[in-house]
Amino acid sequence: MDRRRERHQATRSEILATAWSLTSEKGLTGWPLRELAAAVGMRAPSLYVYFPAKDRIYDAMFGESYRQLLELSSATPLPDDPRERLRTMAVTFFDFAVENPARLQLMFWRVIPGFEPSPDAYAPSLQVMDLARKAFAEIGITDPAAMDMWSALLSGLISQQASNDPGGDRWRQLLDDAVDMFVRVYL
Amino acid sequence: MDRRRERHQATRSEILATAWSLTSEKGLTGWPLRELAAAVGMRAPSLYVYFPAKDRIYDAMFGESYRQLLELSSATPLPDDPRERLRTMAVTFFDFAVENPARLQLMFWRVIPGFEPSPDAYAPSLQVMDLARKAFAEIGITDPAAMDMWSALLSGLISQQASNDPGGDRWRQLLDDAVDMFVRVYL
DNA sequence: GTCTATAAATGGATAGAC
DNA sequence: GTCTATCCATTTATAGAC
Repeated sequence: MDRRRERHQATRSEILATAWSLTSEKGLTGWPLRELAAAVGMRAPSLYVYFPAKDRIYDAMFGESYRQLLELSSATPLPDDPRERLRTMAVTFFDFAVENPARLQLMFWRVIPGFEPSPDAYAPSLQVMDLARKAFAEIGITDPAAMDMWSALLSGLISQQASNDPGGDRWRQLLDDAVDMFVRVYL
Repeated sequence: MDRRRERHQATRSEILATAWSLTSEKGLTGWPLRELAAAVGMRAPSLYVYFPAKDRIYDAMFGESYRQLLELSSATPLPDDPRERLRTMAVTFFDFAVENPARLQLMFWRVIPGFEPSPDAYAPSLQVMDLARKAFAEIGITDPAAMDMWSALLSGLISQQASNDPGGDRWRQLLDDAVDMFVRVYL
């Protein structure tokens, strides 16, 4: 009955949580199915009861990541003052992105050879974009070029932080200056 | 004698050139040694005469990339006018970086699991940094924070272009605006 | 649902003849 | 220097018993 289905979902979640844990330790492609299975307390073939292939696990992780970001974005109150709003958006996104470098690679870079997210997993990422667009529109920024510049600036700070000073705050310290610089031109 | 050495070096170069070609087609980790060997016209074991292990091939490619960038940087005349100088630096670096996405991953991201460049291969990258620092100092920019902001801005534009509009110019178009924005604050 | 056993493929690297 | 043959390890995935 539904009991079985619930149990199935619970195990699926446990597998995903364990996959995230392994990914944090050893990178996105750093663990074979055997190891994931062992960490959950099963053998590799049993995983196939829950996921038909390894890249479906990545797909689920991809969707989960964007749902996390969507939830974070929705839950973060945005100040009305334009500059303060941009500061809040920048810090929120920056900290989320840098928090988990492997997740960053999964979400924004194309690091897993051959992996393409399914439309289903991709959907929440579109919602995130839409939310950002609206947050910008409300402070009067609708120029696509401005949004492209914003995305470049933020993604640059994030990627520099993640790859050249992981765990530090060398580029995070520049967030306010970056917002000020952006505001001067585009607001 | 030296004839042999010369021949050896020539074959080594040919292997590297072929590795670059395969990398452009199939990505950094998208070709096995067998395939590289076949493309050069040999069998896999023969490669070991020229490189002791696969990651030594990556190492040579890494060093080669930075030597290319170093040569490009040295060969590009920099205008005295600060804004024009920054424009030139931005365009030169941007075009070099976007030209070959796989090379971009090799040089700036940590995409190959376990690969660390040797000190020897790493050396030219330090020279590149030093050259940039001098080019900035000559126009009066010595603040490390300014250089960090510059690197973030440029790397952000590059990575957005490479991953969200490969082959296009959506972010390249913003280069001048980015330079202007930077100049307003840091010059 | 979980297991053992194993297929099937991949891919780096070595031995030793020529 | 190049080859054939092969090793060896890895890893995804399947078959079929329990």
